[in-house]
Amino acid sequence: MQPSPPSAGVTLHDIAEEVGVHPSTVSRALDPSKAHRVREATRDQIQAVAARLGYRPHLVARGLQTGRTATIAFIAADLGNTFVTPIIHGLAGAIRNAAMLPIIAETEDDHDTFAAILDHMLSRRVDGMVVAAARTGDRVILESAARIVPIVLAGRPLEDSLLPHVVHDDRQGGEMVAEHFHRLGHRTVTQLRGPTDVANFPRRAAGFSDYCRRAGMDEILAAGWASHPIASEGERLMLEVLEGADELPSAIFAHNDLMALGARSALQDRGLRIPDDVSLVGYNDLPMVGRLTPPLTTIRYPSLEVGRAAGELIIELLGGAESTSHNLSPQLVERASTRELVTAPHDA
Amino acid sequence: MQPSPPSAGVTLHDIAEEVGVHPSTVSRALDPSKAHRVREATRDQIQAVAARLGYRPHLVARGLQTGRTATIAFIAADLGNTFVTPIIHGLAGAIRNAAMLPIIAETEDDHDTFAAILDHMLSRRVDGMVVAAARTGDRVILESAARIVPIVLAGRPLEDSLLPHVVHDDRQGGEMVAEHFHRLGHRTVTQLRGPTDVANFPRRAAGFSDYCRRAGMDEILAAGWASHPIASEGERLMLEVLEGADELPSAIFAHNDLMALGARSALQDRGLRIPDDVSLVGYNDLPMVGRLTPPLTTIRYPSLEVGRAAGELIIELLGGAESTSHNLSPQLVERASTRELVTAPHDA
DNA sequence: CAGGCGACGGCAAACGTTTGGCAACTCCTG
DNA sequence: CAGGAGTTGCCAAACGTTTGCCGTCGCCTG
Repeated sequence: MQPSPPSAGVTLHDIAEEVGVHPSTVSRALDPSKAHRVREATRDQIQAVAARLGYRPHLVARGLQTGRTATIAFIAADLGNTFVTPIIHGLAGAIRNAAMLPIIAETEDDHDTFAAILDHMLSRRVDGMVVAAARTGDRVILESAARIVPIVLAGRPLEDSLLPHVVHDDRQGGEMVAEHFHRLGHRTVTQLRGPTDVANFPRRAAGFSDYCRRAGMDEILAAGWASHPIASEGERLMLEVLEGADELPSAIFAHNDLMALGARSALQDRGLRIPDDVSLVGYNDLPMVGRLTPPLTTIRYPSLEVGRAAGELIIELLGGAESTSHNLSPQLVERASTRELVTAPHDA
Repeated sequence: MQPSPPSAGVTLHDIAEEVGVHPSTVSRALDPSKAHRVREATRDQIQAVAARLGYRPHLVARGLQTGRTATIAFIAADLGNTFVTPIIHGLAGAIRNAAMLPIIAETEDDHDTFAAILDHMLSRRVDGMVVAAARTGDRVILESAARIVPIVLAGRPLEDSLLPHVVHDDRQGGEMVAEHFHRLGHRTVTQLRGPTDVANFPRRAAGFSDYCRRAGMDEILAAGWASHPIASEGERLMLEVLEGADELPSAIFAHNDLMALGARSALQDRGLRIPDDVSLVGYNDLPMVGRLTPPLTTIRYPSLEVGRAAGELIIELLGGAESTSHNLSPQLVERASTRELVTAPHDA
């Protein structure tokens, strides 16, 4: 028995008419949580007719009536970044059970675009937002939007913000890298820092520097911060270090894997070998960095878990729960791009 | 001048009341295409009040009235696959101008899930769908849905389907690999085939086999097809070939990069070097495969362009255009995992 | 048999827009 | 000043639901 015609616009009214009851009765009969208000015989009949006619609830109309759209906005800076995808993946999985779907937009790390998107999402009456694109200057509009709809920060923290967030501990990550270097005997180190207005990077920087200071290591300060966390910027910063310092670091911390890749190119061009001449660490553990030669030591960024936790959190918030932020622990993935410092017998 | 309170529910009525006109007048004054129907003085006043009150159109209500939601569904098999992300990226960019946003769901390559999602998207009254998850068995429900709303197939073609699509020419891609092998002097070759119910793979297989036959090459047929296009399946198939054949192929075509990675592991375990002992080609040109050692020769799959073209196509369709499918050309990216066959002087 | 209660289902309002039709008003022309 | 055209804005219906309230009916209890 085919669900009859392609069922363009079968409404509650159509079913009601066919069965001979009022539309509201049909509405109740089809809603599991209200079905008990309808006699079983009537209910069965309604459900049968609904199935035969191929009834499909009009979620837009329902949304207008109930004020809920079963939609969560996901706002990313750049979908091209292979590290946001897993967040979407995790988010989608987490909210699926609640019959919610993510609706996606991209800010391109531009403040005005971000503001426009935020506004647009509010217009769409999304039930909540997961934001992975917040930059320092976005705090005010973000918090103002958060008074209207629950917002969770994911992946990218935001300094001085009270918004609930799901991030991992970038400061600790930076410390772990420094500690790793220290343990391997490196004493002269440096870091290639990501953009300063994306809160992850200052935190990584602070964790790294603090540990170095405490451990009495010698941190060569690179000139500035990258404008974007991409390979070419990693290469640029690496070159600056190679040209600027009178003493070369024996270990380098790039603030993410992409920048590490750029640094790698710069080092190779100079004939410096990894890890023989210099150790290199990235951040994020992108899909394939473990298959490079040498496999890249890095800090695993649990994007998938971040996305999932953000999804779960936003659903809790919608259920009226208190906001509880999550701080996931970083994890060092030790591979072959770092190794113990062997002091050259240059004083032979 | 702050947009006053957080502007929870400012409606057209509120503005109308404040200005002293009818809501319909406000509606027109705020709609650029209808603004000429209201006197300039009134219009200015309305717009001023709207701005002051922080009015935000209720897109759900509008959607109910107009029947359009400014939403395009994107249905993927697996968001974890790093090759669908660029499609989303391109799609989002292409429909942004039309003030449309993608709403996303995942089928996990399961037929029932796929059917449920399709239905759900229809319930949400999306304006169109871009489907990158179609498998052979999904044709009927897909075409039935396509009678209700425009649907474009992206990335994954569907055999015997008349639906408009944006794909690239997998058959030609397969041919190009075979031709590449032939040009390098390889005469005994094999392919590690992806799942048979995802139309890309049979096409790649056919293109490859046909060329081999025409060119008089010797194709060693591997036992079966992968159940999923992933690394472990590539490894499994590779092992089968290594164990099964009495003659080893000198060049191997893995149906995608992930499977190539698996094959690579299997070869390395056997002590076979790439490309010295055997040449290897993948498919897709995933972000980092060019940085592996050796860099992987592969066919570039233009995901971004596919996404963009799909977005543009669906917008044209919404504008009432005829459906015109796109067939993008594959491109061989020649790297160091393949090389000219040097006949060993084993008859010394 | 009165009174009460639970089960069932109808009614109508409401959610915030858009839009076709129409009325009123302004202004111009003859 | 009559008539007509054009401009401006009101009215009301419609989109498809959900839901609080109320009426009716049947049954049970005392």
